[in-house]
Amino acid sequence: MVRPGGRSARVQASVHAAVRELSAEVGRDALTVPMIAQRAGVTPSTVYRRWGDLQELLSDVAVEHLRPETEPADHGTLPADLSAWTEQFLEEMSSPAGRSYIRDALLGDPDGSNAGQCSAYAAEQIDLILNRAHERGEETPDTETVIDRIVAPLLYRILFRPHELDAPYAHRLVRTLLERSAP
Amino acid sequence: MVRPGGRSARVQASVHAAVRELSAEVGRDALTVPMIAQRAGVTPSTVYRRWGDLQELLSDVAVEHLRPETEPADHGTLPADLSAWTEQFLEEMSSPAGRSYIRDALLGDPDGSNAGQCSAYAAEQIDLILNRAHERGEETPDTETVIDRIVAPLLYRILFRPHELDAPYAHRLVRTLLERSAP
DNA sequence: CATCTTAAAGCCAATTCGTCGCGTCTGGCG
DNA sequence: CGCCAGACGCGACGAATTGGCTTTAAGATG
Repeated sequence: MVRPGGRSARVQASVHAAVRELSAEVGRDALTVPMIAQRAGVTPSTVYRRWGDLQELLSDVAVEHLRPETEPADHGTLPADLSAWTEQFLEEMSSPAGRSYIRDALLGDPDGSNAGQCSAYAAEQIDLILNRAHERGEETPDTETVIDRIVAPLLYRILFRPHELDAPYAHRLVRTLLERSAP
Repeated sequence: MVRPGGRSARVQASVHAAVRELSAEVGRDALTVPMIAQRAGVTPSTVYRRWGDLQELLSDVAVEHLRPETEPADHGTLPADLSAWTEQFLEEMSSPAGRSYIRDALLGDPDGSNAGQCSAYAAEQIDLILNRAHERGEETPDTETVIDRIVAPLLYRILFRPHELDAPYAHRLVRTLLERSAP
């Protein structure tokens, strides 16, 4: 496995950095392993040995992009928090960049651990929002329900029907979830 | 473009057939473009020109596999029809073969048209079930709602959380959808 | 029905990519 | 401090991909 410090860590960091730089410069579709290796100052065989192929490498990098960098803002009520989070989630995920990160994360992932990580990120954020609401004394649905009713439909549309997706639709999901689960 | 008949169509058919045969013989992961081309009796450059790369070809073939071959059975009531269809859908899609078809369909699909096709297949089947129920005089949710409440959660779990998925969960989705939308 | 047009396929050479074996180096551990 | 397992660099080989040019045949036209 990857040793925690030293050379291995440096190689990993510089390869990831090379992927980010090059995908900004020449576009994600033009990336090749030799190109990335050269930019990272590493030989191609190192990349092949560590990651197997380009897709697994891109999957690793994509997961890092998909990690939320801040915790969800507190707007004082569950509907407000959930709406705001949903809106931000939609914005990040449905952009062309977001879609390709999701696809990369899913596709170069034989054992499903990267995809599971993405799902865990969303679940954490939702947990936070629901716990906050619970402490305020609000009635809340549980995390799984929020995932089924909001996250899953959004991602389904992002992946399978990119054209039928907008902010009003996302708000409708939040509204119908909350009006029935806590009437 | 692909000409409707004649040589182009023959090439397309024989390449698709070669993919199916070879993926059964040597396994999907061992497929290569030259190998497929040879089996299909064409030159590799033809495959590269028509499909771009192996992933796009596999994506095309995967969509054909995902096309439902029969229309949903009629069990006399909406809950029965929807339960049966959901069960079958889950079984087909969550099997290892189903999962890899879905992934292939998504993967080699820059413009999202193949993924859109898959979604359209499911929507057609659901439409059929709902229309039948409507003609019987049953109250029915609309197609989009069924997609959001059943198809999307199932696919989300198939793709992102393959371990937390079973038939009882699927039935729960159907039950909670129907008990609230048509009480 | 003969001819023309043109998309698509064939063919072959040049290039690039992916894999493998072996020697070297480095970080962690006794 | 010195061993050693794991990770990297190097180089070479085979396979895959790309590009330019020629040939074929589907479909249109008169």
